[in-house]
Amino acid sequence: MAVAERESAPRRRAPRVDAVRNREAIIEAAAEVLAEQGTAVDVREIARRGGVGMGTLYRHFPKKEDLIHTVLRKEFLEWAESARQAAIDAEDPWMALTDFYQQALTGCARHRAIMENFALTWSVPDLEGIQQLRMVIEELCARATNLLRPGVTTDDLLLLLVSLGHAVELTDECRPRMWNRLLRISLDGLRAEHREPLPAE
Amino acid sequence: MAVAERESAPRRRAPRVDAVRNREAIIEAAAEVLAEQGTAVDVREIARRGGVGMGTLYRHFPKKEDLIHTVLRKEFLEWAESARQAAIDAEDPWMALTDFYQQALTGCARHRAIMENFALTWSVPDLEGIQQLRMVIEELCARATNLLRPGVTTDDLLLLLVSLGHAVELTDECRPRMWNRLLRISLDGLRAEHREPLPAE
Amino acid sequence: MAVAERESAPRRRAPRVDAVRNREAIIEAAAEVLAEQGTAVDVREIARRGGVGMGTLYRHFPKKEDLIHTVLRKEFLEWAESARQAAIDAEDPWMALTDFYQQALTGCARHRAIMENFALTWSVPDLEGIQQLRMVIEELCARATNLLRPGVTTDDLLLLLVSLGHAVELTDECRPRMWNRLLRISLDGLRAEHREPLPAE
Amino acid sequence: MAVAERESAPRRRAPRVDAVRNREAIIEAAAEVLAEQGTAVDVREIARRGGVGMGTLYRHFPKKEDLIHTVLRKEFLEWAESARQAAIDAEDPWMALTDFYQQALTGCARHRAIMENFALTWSVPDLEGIQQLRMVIEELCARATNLLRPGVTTDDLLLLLVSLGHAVELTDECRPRMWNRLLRISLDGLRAEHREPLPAE
DNA sequence: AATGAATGAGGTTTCATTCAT
DNA sequence: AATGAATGAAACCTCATTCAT
Repeated sequence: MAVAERESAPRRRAPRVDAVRNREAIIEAAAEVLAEQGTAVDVREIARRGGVGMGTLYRHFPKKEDLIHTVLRKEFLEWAESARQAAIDAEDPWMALTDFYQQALTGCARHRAIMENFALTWSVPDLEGIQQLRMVIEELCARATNLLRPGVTTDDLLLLLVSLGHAVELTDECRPRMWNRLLRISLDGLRAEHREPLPAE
Repeated sequence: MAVAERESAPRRRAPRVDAVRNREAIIEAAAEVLAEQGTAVDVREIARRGGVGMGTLYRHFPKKEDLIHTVLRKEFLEWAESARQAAIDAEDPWMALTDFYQQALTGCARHRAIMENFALTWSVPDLEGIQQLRMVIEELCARATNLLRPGVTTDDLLLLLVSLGHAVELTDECRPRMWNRLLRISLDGLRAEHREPLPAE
Repeated sequence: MAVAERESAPRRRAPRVDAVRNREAIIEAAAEVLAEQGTAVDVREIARRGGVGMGTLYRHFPKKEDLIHTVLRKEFLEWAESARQAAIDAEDPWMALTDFYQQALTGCARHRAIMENFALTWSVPDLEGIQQLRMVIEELCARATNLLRPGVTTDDLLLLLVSLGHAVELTDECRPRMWNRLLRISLDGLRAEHREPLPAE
Repeated sequence: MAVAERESAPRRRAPRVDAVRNREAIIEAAAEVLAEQGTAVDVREIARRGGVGMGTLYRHFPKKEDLIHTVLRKEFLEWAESARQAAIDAEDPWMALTDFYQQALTGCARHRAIMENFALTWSVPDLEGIQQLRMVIEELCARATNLLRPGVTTDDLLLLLVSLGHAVELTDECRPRMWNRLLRISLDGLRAEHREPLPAE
């Protein structure tokens, strides 16, 4: 046992098995509740669903905001990663771009919370998750550079994603496939055959 | 109309003037506050700025939601009208489309509240203001029918508007002209030269 | 009634009868509870005893601290006034001094809260109630000037009062008359026959 | 003693050394914190500063109150002892009395916690530390018997000490030498030249 | 024996809505 | 019809104490 401990955590006393479990339970519960009710939830509801006391919740996340941010970041990261994977799996560059948006927007449909975090993109641009996302898009840009109309920037593609994400959110319940049309339109507008310069900022 | 009213209730003690003035004051105050702080405002703040008591406010709007909806609808209507006017003033059909979006999105930048209401577009499609907006877009569609790629619907154009509206909302403060690029891209994607069919819903 | 209103409050709409009643009820309840349990009370208990809702309490006193201060100041003022009256009623100057302390200290015995406020004497010397108290003592000093040992200041007498007040607080329950002895000793030490100068500060 | 322990429990796995060290660390930390923030501290703060876990703290002191009492008693004893020493070192009886109060009150200025414990004097008169203090005062009384006004009791002198202690506490920060004047006044009131009997309890 | 995570009652405060004046 | 005081159910957060590791 001592050996095991030394191996797994050479400095800290113990990994606190139940603490970890609780933390996960809280995050999971919060994710559920946030998806259902948005950020205006009662923390007690989260604690109840997570099967922990208020104190436990507040030990892990001293402010409600901390908890929410943690959940959002986690979901956001997972989401960004799945979109990145879709891009990597694609064969040709334009397909990569298309699949990336497809996957990302499909994710938006499922996790309402993602968009709440995504909205922070522009106000807090160095947010951890955003950076990763931006890197993926940069890669996509580079791969598809000859297929994209001149002057298109990473930020353009990122904003397009946020923008479409919102459309997804609104239409997902009543007309779940509608956003694909908008995506197609926007991507076509990005093709290299459009040679007119984009307006400067 | 005023005459009719006087005739039907000739002996009402107090004139309606106060009531009307109060109602307007409340709506105006609410519009201000909503624009500044979103829907999570304290109702008192609205009453205070409107110069009326809580009771008066609640006489006119039994629920906070009622007040908010009223304000949003009013702003929404004005906004839709200004966009329609921009479209009418334009000379050629494509310009009309462009100016319409320009005007509408500029309005989004100014009235944050509009978007909150706009988001209801799809869940409550027979909302008064939406209908008007849809009619404008239908006209634009008809005028530009030969310039638009085949299969584009009114709903597509409406959703595009909502989608871009969100982008405007997010970038207005830090990069206020960025959304113009996205608009250009999307509109280009709508041009008739793109002949591939849009995905069915 | 209208006349009365105009006289007493020419500008404000109405004296809000029940508001006044509630305010008093809250203060009275708070006074009771503070006397019993000290400042560590639950505000809910105060609201309950006052027969008002939480909101009412917080309308009148936005912070718990506000309520407590209000109560303490009120009691303090009444207390100071009763001591002043005792001094006025006395015939000769030394008797006035004696009776003042007697009355003041008897008050300390009854209202524990007074001392909590009194303790602020030195940290917040321009507290309303203190000023009045200081004035009374100054008068007493002036009247008894030939009977007091040279160099005794108002602050000396004030600090003596606080000091003895604490003794009263401690002994009131188990040995309720004990503090009179200490008072006698201290007052004798203040007599003019002691001519040695007091240590400078 | 160590031998006795080893004999009676020869195979205890861990030596008591840790436990003792922890206990001391807790007490020391608590003393620090109490001096700084009064009794309203969070127990965690104490545990943290003492470098021990909550469980350890609660093993030694099952209730927060227990810990506080322990600390206060310890400080109180040290304080009483230093005052006693001052009295012993003095040459004549009146000087002994004076020096005793001087030393004791100077101690009050430094350890706020002392007064909190001292306040228990009358409600828990057989508190260990008080007994010692009372004995010192009794001795002082005996030595100065001819110099003290008739009828002065040990309790009078003790209450005087508590009373002045409170004055010290209040004035120490803003007017640190002020209490000396009060002490002089009170001691002069204790002189034998005042022959009027003190009021009976 | 030691650790610190977990507990949950209880604290202060806010705010949509009602109601006496 | 207007006023704004009253209401009280939550909301967020703290902390003395217990308990699994």
